Amino acid sequence: MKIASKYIPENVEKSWYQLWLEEKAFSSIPDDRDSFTIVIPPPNVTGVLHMGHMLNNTIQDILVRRARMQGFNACWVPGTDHASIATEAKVVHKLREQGIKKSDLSRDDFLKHAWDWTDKHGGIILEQLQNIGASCDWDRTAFTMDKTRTESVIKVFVDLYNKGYIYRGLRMVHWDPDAKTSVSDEEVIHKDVKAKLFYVKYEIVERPGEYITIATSRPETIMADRAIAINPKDERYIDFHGLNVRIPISKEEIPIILDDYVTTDFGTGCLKVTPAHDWNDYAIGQKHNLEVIDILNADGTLNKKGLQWEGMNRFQARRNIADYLDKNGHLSKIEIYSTSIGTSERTGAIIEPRLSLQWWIKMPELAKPAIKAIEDGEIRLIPNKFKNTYSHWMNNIKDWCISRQLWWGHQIPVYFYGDGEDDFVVATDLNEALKRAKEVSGNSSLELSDLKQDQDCLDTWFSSWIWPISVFDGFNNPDNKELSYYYPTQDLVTAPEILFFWVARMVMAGYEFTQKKPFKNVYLTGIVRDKKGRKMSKSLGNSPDPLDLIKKYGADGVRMGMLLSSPAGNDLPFDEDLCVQGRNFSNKIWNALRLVKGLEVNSSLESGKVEEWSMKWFDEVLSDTLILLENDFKKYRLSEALMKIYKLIWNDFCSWYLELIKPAYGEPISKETYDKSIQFFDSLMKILHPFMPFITEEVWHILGNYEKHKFINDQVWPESTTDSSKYIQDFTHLEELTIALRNFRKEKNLSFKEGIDLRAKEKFPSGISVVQKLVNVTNLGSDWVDSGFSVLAGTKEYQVILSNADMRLSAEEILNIKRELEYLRGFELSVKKKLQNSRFVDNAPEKVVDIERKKLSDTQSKIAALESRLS
RNA sequence: GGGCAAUUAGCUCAGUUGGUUUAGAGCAUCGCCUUGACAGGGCGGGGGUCACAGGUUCGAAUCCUGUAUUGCCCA
Repeated sequence: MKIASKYIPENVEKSWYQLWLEEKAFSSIPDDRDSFTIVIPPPNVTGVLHMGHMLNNTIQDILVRRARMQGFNACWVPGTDHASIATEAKVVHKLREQGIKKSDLSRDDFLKHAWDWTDKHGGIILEQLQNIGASCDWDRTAFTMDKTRTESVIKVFVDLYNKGYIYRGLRMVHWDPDAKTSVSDEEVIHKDVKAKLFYVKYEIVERPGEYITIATSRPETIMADRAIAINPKDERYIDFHGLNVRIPISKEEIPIILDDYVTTDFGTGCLKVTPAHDWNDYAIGQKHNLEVIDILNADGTLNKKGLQWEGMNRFQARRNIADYLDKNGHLSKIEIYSTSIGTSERTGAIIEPRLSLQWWIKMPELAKPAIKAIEDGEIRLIPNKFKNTYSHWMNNIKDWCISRQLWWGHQIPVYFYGDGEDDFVVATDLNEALKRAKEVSGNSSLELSDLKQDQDCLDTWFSSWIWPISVFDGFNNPDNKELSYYYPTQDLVTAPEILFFWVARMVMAGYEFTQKKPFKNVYLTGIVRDKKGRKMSKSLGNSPDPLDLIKKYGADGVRMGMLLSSPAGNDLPFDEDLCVQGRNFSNKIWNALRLVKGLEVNSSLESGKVEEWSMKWFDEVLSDTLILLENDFKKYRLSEALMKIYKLIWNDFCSWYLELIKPAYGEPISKETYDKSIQFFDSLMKILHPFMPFITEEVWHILGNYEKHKFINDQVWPESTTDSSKYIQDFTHLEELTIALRNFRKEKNLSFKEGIDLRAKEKFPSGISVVQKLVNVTNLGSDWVDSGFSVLAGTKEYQVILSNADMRLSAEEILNIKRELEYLRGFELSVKKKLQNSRFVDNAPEKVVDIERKKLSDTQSKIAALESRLS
């Protein structure tokens, strides 16, 4: 059989994935096996694959593929979300390029454009996931705005409203002036910045010519000031209690008020109070009954209350008004100080506090079972350290603002039948709404056209928080067969950034709507960073395109590269070199395959001693690794599991096992050894398969000559066949002796072809034939002679007899031996001291003392051996 | 400002209730090798005061206290 000398992933990956699709290799339908379910964290429908997705989905794929091999009915549900703000922003931008303003369009027209956009760009990311090998059940692909999911969202809203969890309220919200919508607390990113602090003088009305100076970072809101606040205890200002000041720009008079909130050591200790434009000022305003004057439009420009600055954006107005104040002698100085500002997670715009009427969900009640679930370990967070963060957030949870002033999303199912603020009903559709409206209003002549649906739509997370339930249609058909089979799901794999946004809310939704947890384990991945430690992002341009990497190294190579350095919860400093390692590994496997498949089998041949020994040894190593892997998987230590498999294949299998069973050039191999080797190789491919699905499929097929439509992922995960470690233990010494003899060859410049005459001081270890083969020992003897070269392997001494060799040690060798002796004597002394210490011998466990005794005797025999070499 | 975590070889990380040599792995590095599966390779080396300073203990990378640095979360 001819096999290409280099492994070229491109040639095999595409065709295997195609075949998997055709054969529906990943489809799942409920049966009598146990289920293993993962729902994908839905990426944005118009998004493209980045390194974060690559990592996240590779991990999910590993878990799913392994579960499949363990006999579970594994189901990985793919899908996308509609990304309200991001998608709407993209559509608005595109329309603007065509000269169309959103405000010129009707809601329906706009939505048509949005759907066109979604249909055109949507779903690309799912196809890209196929390139990385994701084994999703594609027939189950869901979208947060498809029919089933939309109906679910509306039902959930109505249900929560009826239960009293949803209310409408006037509150200060985070306003994104670019997207012209409110955003939730979690969507605000705080950034530390250097900002200007303006010191502005206000004239005292009662004492013309006398001024009080306040410090503010926002002079542009000055016309909305309703008071100047000072701390009642601040002695500097006791004189001003009860007086009024004049706003420098409008000449309006406002009072000086007293409030403990004001800190005396920031700025001047005087605070201008602008209830409409600051959270704290709003609170002070409420307390002191101050008017709320809003000077900003939705887009962040000043409205007509902004006097001559009307229409100017807030940053320009800030500079302008500062200049104006300066020119008129009201600005005493400008200071630079450090502060933090909120920016929008979606658009990056600086967030404005804004008072508005929004829809809210009361969270504290919903949070209770979700807090308990994590605390009791009912749901596991991996790594555990996130438990604290989670609990802390959940115990201080705030109400969730779920309305967005956008069109792209689920329109809020609230229908107004009158002009009053409370003249509304909540219903799943218009007809239902009319019925309810008639009842509530007592007005039976109401018609459909009298109803006006709330224009806002719901936060995207309001559809994702029910995702594990809605993908199985659990709201339209509660208790359906699929839901009861696949739900609760098994694992969730996501980034810690969305622990609150999404994970916590799914837990709450799970308990609220199904009385069950939505998943058992949450694996939180790290963030993919570049070499400089920066987060990979499109805006920085520091993220490689995963598809380019796949072209260069193969999907398997990139998967391995990512996995090698990403323990749960740790950031992943990504380096392309990691993929090189993955690619090289593929090539190594490929060449091992070439060797094995190139062997000539002779069925009348018996296996030799070395082969017998090697097979037993490798059987133990493999069994041992399988047990260790079990533990790694249980703890989700995927990097470590992969590293163990890597070393098992490269070191144990290729470097030792294959070298041992490899017949001399041109010689055949026994059938028994050949079959056993194929069987080992087969097992190795199976345990590697979840990590590197493509090459393992290919190699496995070639090894076993399997039919095309039979897949490795449907095979049974190998089990350990022995718990003995006899050969593993023997191997340790054989390895030491092999290395010692290889070094000896090197020192004496002895070519491999020249056989070695080896003598043992005591007796040769079992399996010595292994060493014979690896270092070409042609004669084993037991007579200890004076003229042999001493070779130390571990604590045991051997001799090599060389005829006509110069027996004298070189100066370098002497130096090395002396150095070694010095170290060993020091070590001997420290162990001796330990053993002479009665407190150690009396207190330490016997086992530990025994170990120390063995250390001492081992060291002493080494010293003796080295000393004999010198003499 | 409050809370949480981390700091081990050049890099990325293990080190599982304190006890297996004076701490391990992979990559990188250095030497030698155009050997018949593989130079995307083989063989063999070198490399660490476990951030720092104290303390507990017969014994500390591991436990405690403090300091420094970094990261994350919250306001």
